[in-house]
Amino acid sequence: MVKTRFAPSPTGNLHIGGARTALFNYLFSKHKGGTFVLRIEDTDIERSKEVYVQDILQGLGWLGIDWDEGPHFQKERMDIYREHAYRLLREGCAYKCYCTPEMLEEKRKVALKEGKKPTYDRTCRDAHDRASDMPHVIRFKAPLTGEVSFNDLVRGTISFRCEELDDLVILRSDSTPTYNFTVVVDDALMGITHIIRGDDHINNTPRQILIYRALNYPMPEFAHVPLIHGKDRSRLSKRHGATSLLEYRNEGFLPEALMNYLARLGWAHGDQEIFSREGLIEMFDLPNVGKSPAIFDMDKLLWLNGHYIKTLPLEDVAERLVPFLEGLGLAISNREMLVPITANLKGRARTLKEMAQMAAFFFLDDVAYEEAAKQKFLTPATKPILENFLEGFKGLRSIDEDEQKRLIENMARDYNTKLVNVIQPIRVSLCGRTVSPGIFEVIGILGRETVEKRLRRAIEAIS
RNA sequence: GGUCCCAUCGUCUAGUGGCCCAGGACGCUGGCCUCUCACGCCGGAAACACGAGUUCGAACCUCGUUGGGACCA
Repeated sequence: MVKTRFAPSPTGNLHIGGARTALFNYLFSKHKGGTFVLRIEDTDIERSKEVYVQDILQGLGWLGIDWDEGPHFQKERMDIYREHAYRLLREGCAYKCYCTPEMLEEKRKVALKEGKKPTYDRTCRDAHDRASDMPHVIRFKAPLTGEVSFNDLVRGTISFRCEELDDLVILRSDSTPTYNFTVVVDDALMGITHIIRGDDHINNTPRQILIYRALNYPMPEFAHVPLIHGKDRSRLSKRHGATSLLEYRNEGFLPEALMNYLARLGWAHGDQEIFSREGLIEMFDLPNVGKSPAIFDMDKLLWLNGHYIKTLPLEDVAERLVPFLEGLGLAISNREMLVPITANLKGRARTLKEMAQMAAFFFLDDVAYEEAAKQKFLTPATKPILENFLEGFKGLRSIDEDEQKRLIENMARDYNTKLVNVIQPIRVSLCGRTVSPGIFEVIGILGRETVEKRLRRAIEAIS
């Protein structure tokens, strides 16, 4: 039975990179019919914040990555880590180290000066007075020679020489456990079979393997996926605007689009670009994950988001649009208009936020005219066009597209001009700007009364 | 600096020795459609980092170089 986990530290928001790691774990476990665990690694009391925990939980929930088990909190498991540390001590796999920070700093300087590596010199490793109650840390006793290697599911065999590894601290002098120790204890106890994480952890892996062995717990599989990079090719961080996932939600992205994008970033299944959640679960597997870091590309995300806006059920998109309209302070007087408006705008907007902005004029009878549009199309010269149109419009038997079109075509003929010259003044009158959906559709949605009202207002605005 | 990892169009990638003088997608660009703007459709430019080697044959295998990244300090 496959079991994966996502184990973020609540020291920051859940950003794109973390979300992708979570997604890969989620997809892999579902693909294999296994379970997915969420664990919050909040042992760093200083930097861990409840708001970040909430951000992570909400972000995952919004994306639609739900966990089968957890969230577990490491803070609540401190005793377990201590027990394990003392067990290693008892069994001779660890030792108490009484070196003070000052001593260590001194040794580091000396080593550096002599051109040696600044690793711990193992002074206390073979000392005998282990009963002392003086302040001490507990260090893991790493093998002095040999090699640690593992088969990474995305990279293949990776090996490290033990000479490179030093005796890392597993329990600090204040009795708090360190990162490399807690992960191993938790992953082992929770029965995690596949550890899928960012490749910034590759260097931690050999130490962790050694701890697994010392603890005599079954070894999981490892898969290190490349990090997502910013445009400057360095790891995505705050200065790239690596903000919360929820930020994407607020900007009007759809979780379907983001999931699709994240999955395709560093993973592919032939030439296919569009994947539903179900499709991803069916197709996703580790061997297809790329080895090199990927750069986040907003343009492609926008394109995908536009694709989902176009293809998701209209009613659904309309429903999701509402909060964005409200966000603009618009009173949605007529909910009947929502679906037709969505149908109109879905081909033009790439985000829900954009769509709301484009839709604003539908809800505002006293729509503001863009200055340039007004200068050009609401002038004494176009006034008669608007007056004639209003007159003709009132006499229309119905306002379906054919009727409207006939009226405007006749006018264009009378004025001996092109359709566009008749339409633009009308468009500005109704929408306040020169860009909008097709004018016949706009009129159809607005309805007789509103159209007449807005035309009159525009005519007045000229004089 | 040490260790480890990576390397196909600007970007995401397909490609696992002959199907590739390299395919798809975003972006860019020319055109069509058209009441504006989009959508859509048709077309175009654009890449195997470099050098050796293995082989009848290399984007694919090996070595080196260069470049990039991560971690540690």
